[in-house]
Amino acid sequence: MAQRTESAGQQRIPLTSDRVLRAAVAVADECGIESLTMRKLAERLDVKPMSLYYHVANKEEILDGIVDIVFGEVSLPRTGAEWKVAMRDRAISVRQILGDHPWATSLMQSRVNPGSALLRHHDSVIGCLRQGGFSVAMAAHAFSVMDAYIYGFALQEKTLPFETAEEVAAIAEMILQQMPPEEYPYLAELTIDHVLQPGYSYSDEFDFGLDLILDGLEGLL
Amino acid sequence: MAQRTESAGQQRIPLTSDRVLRAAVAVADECGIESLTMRKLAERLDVKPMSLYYHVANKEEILDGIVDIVFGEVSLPRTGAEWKVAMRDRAISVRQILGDHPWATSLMQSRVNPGSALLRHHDSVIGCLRQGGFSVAMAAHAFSVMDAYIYGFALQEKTLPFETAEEVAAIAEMILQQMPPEEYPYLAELTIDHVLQPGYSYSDEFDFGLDLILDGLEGLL
DNA sequence: AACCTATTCGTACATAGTAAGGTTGTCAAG
DNA sequence: CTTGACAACCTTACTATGTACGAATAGGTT
Repeated sequence: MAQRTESAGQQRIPLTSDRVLRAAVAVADECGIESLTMRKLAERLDVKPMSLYYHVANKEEILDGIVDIVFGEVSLPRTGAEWKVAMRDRAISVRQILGDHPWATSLMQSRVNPGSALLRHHDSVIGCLRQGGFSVAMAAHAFSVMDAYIYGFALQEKTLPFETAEEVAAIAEMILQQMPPEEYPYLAELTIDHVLQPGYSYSDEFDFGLDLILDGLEGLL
Repeated sequence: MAQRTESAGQQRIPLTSDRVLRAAVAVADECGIESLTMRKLAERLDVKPMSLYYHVANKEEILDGIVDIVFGEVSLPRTGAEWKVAMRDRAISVRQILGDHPWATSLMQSRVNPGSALLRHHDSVIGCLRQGGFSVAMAAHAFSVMDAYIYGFALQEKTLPFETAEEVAAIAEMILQQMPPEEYPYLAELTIDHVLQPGYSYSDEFDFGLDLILDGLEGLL
């Protein structure tokens, strides 16, 4: 007989810390990070809450773990590629992944212990810059600007309460009403003449800033 | 007799939502945002927890409120100033404030309802750009890059587990030991040849990126 | 059968936010 | 004065959460 009164002979897959972390990512993706509780996670794994603690030390460890799992998804810059192309690709990849897991952006910045995926990624980025002709100091500078920008942008994007163009319009209208144009004239102008124009998408701003930074770095080489 | 058994005739100052919010900022500054609980806040105001709910709807409102208080501290770009100077000043001011209230950076990005201080600030920044010759679209682009960078940098800075040069050294050594140089060679190089050098301070990176972006924007005008 | 080890679970506690309704002080109208 | 209405504050209690502690259970080994 099976270990538990499950539906007829279903052999249970044993828990592992890996399975726990993967389930945690799934819960966070589907229900939001604030719904990721030990009880809910246990339920999803068809297990009682306290069983999780055999595989992970505490919730903190889970949070550290899922951040590193997400980071493991970003594609490393290929060695040998031209640095500008490689950096552009990886920036887009990072942003893509952070968009897929919106909870990760903010979580990442509250975790202190870097996981191995993060270290590997950082190493690879710096390596790419060094081989592209950057001095150690310049590589550090470049790394700092790029990452500040990427995370900052991902954060802004996540905060925005809309995704589609229709949502933009609806919300912009709402804000415009609460926001007397005489008090915030420039904000109103920008909203009407730019944000509310057809084809607007905040995501497009990403490329602008990214290229601005990459071109700037190139100029300093 | 006074309303409560306080030490001899101390007339109580009545609570207001403003006093509640200010106390909340103080608690967050002193004890960290994770220690900001309704009970602790009440205790600080010498009041029972539920009394707070007469002045604020719930904790969310407190969080929205303290973010806006912090934002009210940043200095607006003076109208009439040259845009590049004004933008540089306000960027530094924002970063300064976010450094003073480290909890604000992450909190800001999880709040959806913009407060009036934030709107005023945004309006003023966009106004400065428009008067500096930026088109509406370019102002939007510029605003997006700058703010993504500023917040992103503030976030990175906050995450770092060190402040002084000694702490940097101590922690870098620790990490280097856990991080086999053959696995993360570039990271190791950067740590040894750059981070561990005397005079290194991560904060200095801010100016590099800021100027890179401002120069880039100038070039596009 | 007796034992060991690896898992999983039951119970219980501390701390969180906050709903519902009670208590008190103050003050205007009768 | 009395009365009653309102504002400000408090008491109690409910629910959700992370997790300490130790007991139950399974499978394999002797």
